[in-house]
Amino acid sequence: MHMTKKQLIMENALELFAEQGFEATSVQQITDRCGISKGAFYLAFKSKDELILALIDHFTTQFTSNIDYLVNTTKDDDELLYKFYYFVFDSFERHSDFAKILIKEQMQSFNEDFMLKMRSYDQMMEQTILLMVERLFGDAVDRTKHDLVYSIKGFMKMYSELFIFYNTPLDVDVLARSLVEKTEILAKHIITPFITNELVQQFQHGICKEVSVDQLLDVIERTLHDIDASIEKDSLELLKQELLEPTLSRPLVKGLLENIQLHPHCKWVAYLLRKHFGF
Amino acid sequence: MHMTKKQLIMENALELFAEQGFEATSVQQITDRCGISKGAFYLAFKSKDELILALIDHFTTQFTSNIDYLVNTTKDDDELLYKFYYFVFDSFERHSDFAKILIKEQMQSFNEDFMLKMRSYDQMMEQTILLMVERLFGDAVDRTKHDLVYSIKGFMKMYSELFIFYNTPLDVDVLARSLVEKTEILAKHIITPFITNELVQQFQHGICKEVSVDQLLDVIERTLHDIDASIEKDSLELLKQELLEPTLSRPLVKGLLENIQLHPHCKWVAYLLRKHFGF
DNA sequence: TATACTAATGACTACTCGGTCACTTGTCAA
DNA sequence: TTGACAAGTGACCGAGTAGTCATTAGTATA
Repeated sequence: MHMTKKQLIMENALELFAEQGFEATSVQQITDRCGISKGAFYLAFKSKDELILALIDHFTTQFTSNIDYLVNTTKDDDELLYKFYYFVFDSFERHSDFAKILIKEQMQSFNEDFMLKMRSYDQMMEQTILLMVERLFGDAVDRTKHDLVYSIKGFMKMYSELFIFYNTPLDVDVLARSLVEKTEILAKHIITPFITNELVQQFQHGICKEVSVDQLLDVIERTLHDIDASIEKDSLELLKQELLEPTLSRPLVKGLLENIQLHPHCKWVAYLLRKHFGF
Repeated sequence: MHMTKKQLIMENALELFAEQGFEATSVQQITDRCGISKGAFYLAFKSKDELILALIDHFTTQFTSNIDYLVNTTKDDDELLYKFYYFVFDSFERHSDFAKILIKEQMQSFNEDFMLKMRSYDQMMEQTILLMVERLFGDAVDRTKHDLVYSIKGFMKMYSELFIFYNTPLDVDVLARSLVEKTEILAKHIITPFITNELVQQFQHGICKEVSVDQLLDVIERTLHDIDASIEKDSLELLKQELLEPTLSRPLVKGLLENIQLHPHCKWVAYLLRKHFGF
């Protein structure tokens, strides 16, 4: 899919951005490192902004949909929290370059819609964690669940710094187990909430949460363009039809989703379709 | 003390940096906002880098020494944790502009020794929290105290985002109480540590922790230059003598420290001297 | 008022940056 | 071999930057 040039640029830019930051890295530096000319860069990306947007999109969609898939497919409640933490920190370790960029550029640095995009990804992640918390601890944490979510995010934030700042290899297994313990302790004992339901609604005020059908069709179209002819491509075509006018039964739709959701390029579209069809 | 011009620049630059980021803000913008010329800027600061360094120095020294003072002067253990959290988030709320800059520019954006400075401030903060944890929970948390410290820092990180991203006024009192509860719950129940003593030593490897006498004298000298003749100035002079050749008894030294540590310009030097003389 | 000195100015320099485009190179089918 | 078209090049442009310095304004002293 002539992605090679784009990928080459993205991989090299990722490292440079992680080292120096986005604004401190020039297009010249990127092209030098890739061994290509400046013109070639602008054949692949319309602008420098489009490049970092593509980078952020690529990693966050991958990460978010993977987590959601994990939570959805892990049937054993006893394992879930461990698997969640393990996957999170394993990802941070493997993609520490990207984690650095996220931390560095997480604010309204340049573009306004870039910020909105970041925020909506964060919301999706929070939603997934909330679903997990509700499933694991149920009504027992009804009043304190949002504080639990925030505590979990706090653990993630703090301990992920270890992977970013220190290059020491860390035992993700032990880390995950110790955080499972902390989380369960908090879930069992918290009485005093800070983040109430009203507060959450105040936060979400003004942030679009639902993905429109048009947006979904757009994502599907782009995904279809990216993948070769295969069972996944056919399944996605059928899902597109289903989206335009529903004809298939739920089990059939679910089966089509199963077909595509392990394909590397389909993870994001599968995540969005899962949410849309209510699986 | 002809600090007025410097302060004018620092206050306006703080807001611009918080809005747009350091690199995206030009010196021209700063001087325009201050209503001064570019030349006047360079009379106050040698470079743009020196400006942000001064900003970071000012706030972090203030914050660190204030926290340390709080922990040292609060005699009632039952109040300590609450007072700690309350002060932390109250500071974040009052200086949210600076908090934004810290988050945005917290990485090795430009200077290498800037990074080292940041890291050493972070270490000092961690040290203070550790002392607090040890004092409050003692041997009971001996194996898990570093995880407790990291959890506390995680809470601080996560909940402080609320002050930065959302402009809603938040009830710091309720927040502090709910975090006190979480912290005490964790302290009581954590069994599985992740951050062991060896790991901590691995992290601290290569980071200078002790402030040399020469550096201390330098800070004293600059502080003396900043403050007017007063009882504080005289006390600091005496402490300087004591540093060069010890003659006074411990109670006398402690008294001198008491004299200076509430003066706005002396908080940092008082913090360093407290640590040096072992109070 | 004249003098001396500091504070302040803004036009200016030297430079870097993102982005463009006329041009060259490589690769096909005819 | 030719021609057509896509892929790739890098000199160049305009905009904007940090930092400088000859000049001026303001002020206190003699």
